[in-house]
Amino acid sequence: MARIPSETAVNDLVQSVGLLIRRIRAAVASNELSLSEMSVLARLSREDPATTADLARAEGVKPQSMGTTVAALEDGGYIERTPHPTDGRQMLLAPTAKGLALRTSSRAAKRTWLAHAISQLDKADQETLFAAGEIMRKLVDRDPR
Amino acid sequence: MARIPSETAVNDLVQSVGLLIRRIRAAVASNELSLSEMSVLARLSREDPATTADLARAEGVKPQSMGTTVAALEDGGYIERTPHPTDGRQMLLAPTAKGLALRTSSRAAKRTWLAHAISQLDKADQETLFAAGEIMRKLVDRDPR
DNA sequence: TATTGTTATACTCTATAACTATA
DNA sequence: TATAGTTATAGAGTATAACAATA
Repeated sequence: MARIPSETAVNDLVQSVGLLIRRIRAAVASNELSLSEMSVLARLSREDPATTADLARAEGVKPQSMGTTVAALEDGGYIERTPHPTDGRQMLLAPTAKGLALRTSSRAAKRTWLAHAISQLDKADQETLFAAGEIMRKLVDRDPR
Repeated sequence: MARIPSETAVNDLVQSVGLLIRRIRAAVASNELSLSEMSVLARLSREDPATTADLARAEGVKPQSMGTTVAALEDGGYIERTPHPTDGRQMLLAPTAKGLALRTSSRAAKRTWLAHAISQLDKADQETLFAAGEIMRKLVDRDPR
């Protein structure tokens, strides 16, 4: 426990967070995929095939919202769906060759604006930033809607 | 300078930032105004009357985008516009009594979900969080679009 | 020419509600 | 009943483009 933060401190923090996420979106938008889509494609590329519901839980959005993202990725040919072997309700999602190619293209990784910008920070700032990421998660988890 | 962060560290950070801003939006949505609108109203309440262009610069959005936010606030009767005394192009924006009432209602301030959640963190986490806010700003400012 | 502001249009992201199919 | 997924609809937030008025 500490104290209640000043209103301007909170406002500044919210603005910083908003600016950063907009800046990230703008940077990603120069690629073929949007930020949400890239995030899901990245997850499917490094983890096992997953269902829409799995992805929604992992990304912290509603299943219907994830349905939209997943549909866009499938329309673009970046992921494909196969029926679950035993559960007829589920569809397993996995990256296609096209999806993997976009991901593994070293250019895509190196061009990530945020990774590059962070690499220019000194070590202390990097550590503060990533530590704050976990604190943000604590805030959200502690008091979910 | 430090090193290039791992991709998963960056992805986790982006997700944390996204989760937090969504959580904040959801919390604010229970009030009469949206997050963008509250932010602008707060600024006009603590600073001098400003133009749409001023506000756009201060909040880091395009003037057209700010025009939308400002129009919503004016439609709701939270702010009002008066012509600039010497510059015929400009309209000065200031809160109305209704806008100030919403702002100064202590309930509005105390009910801010984020301020409350932050108050429950220990002092070290609070400091890390606010320090990270400034680092995020550095990231955005260092390499603007 | 530059700036302020407006209007039109569109995209991203996400949500809620209502529904079907399967477990 | 609970879960997975789909479809429809809506709202917040922001952007780009094109324009008129004023500086």
